[in-house]
Amino acid sequence: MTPALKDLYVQKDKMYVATDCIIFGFDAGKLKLLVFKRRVEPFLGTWSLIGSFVRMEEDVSEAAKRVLTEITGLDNVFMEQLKAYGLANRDPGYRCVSIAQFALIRIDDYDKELTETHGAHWFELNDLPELVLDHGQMVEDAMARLKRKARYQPIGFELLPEKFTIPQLQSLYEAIYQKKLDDRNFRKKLMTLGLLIKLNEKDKTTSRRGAFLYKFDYDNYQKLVKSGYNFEIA
Amino acid sequence: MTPALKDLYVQKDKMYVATDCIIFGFDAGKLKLLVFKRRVEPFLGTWSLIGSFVRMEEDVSEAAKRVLTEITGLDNVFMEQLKAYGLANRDPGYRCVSIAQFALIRIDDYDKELTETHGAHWFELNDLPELVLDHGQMVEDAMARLKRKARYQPIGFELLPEKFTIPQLQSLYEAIYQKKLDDRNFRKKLMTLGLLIKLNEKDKTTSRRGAFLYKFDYDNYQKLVKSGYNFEIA
DNA sequence: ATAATAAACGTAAAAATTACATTCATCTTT
DNA sequence: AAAGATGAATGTAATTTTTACGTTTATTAT
Repeated sequence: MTPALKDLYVQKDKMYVATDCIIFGFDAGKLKLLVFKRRVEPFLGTWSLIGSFVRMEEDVSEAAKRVLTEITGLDNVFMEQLKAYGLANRDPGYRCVSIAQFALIRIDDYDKELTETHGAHWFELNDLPELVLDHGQMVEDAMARLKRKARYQPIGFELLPEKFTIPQLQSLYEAIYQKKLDDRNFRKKLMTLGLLIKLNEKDKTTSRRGAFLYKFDYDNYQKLVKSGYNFEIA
Repeated sequence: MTPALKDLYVQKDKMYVATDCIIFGFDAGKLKLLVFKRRVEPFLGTWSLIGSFVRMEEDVSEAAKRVLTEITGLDNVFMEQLKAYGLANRDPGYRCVSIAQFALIRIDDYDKELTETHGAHWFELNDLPELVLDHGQMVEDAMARLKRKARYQPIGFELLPEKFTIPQLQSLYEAIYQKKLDDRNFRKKLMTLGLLIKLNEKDKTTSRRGAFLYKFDYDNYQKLVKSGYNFEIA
């Protein structure tokens, strides 16, 4: 079911369950959100998160994955439930509880054509248009979650390419926390965690000297988590 | 609708939305959970969280409050949404998405008769019986949330009487974090926050000398939060 | 008066965080 | 070939926070 069809054939006396995706990306030092222009009434032309009804036979999380794959062509994307939005009158058309989920994607990965055919657009987070219904609230909540969660779980890496530089990583954290970080302290703290693998390659797109590329050490991370270790990144 | 009736009249081809309450209490140094013995099939006799379908005209959060008031007689209880549980087959009887909410109550407050007529029982958290469906998972997730959230939000006070002593508070945090804390450091840290109001009364139930009673300073807390202050309790 | 008990308090050592300036590797320009 | 420009990389001292730990105090019971 495409988002355009979502509202077409509903019964007023039924309870619906939907899911909406808050899709974050990171590009050129800015956190971005993928939003969609509605092509049908009601709310034609307004910006909206992408969503779908949850089908009888699918898990709620599956529904969100389905939507995300339809839109971006991507599989294996980091996705986590935010929370359910259940105000009785949140949608004037019909009774619908929506379970919001946020996704973190590597922005250069996704299939551009697919998103364009769906009327999608990346907005900077501090330059978002008005969103339909309670979607603005969902984004706000998701942002708060991302901000908090980034502190103690290495989810930031989901927004970067597999190989990244320290300055890139820092600029991501600066975008998430919305404040400048000291480069020396950032690098130092990060290195003490022992979660980065230094590669023998450099990225030279931003400086003559070039910055070394790193990979996140998922294996070591898993081990440390199992042994009860507790992180604080930046 | 009582929990007993919850499963009686359902249609297999409909999507239901329910809410389940994870009710925490604190008594005699132990964290406790309020659970219920089911009095109807299916799963007659098994332990369960208390829940209800969400009605067409009520918010999801209202549904949870309604249940809680029915069961405990209490109003104005701290309650927060945990998350939605949406596996397609989580309930073998029918398709139902449940939105779990956790509540923190002052254990000596609630109406004992009311809970007893509902087959309720307080269990210690590390001595829980097997719970029906995915309720065990809900409790585990709620516990993790409580543990994390207690660090940066003063929700612990919702579990204590309005007037409490420092040793009581410490024993609560020890129960939440499941580890011993140093009493001198605990007290010191707490006092630097400036969120406790010392009363001119003592609680003498646990020592000859008696321990001073304190109240949580909600007003000051609100102010500090608004000014962007960030806490770390214990 | 003495003993017993939990409550209350302080200080020194260790660890973590913050603040801050210089050198390095490389490409571009001359 | 030398000089200039630029972001990448590194170290150290001061401050703050956390940890570890022993003694005194107020009160009741004997």
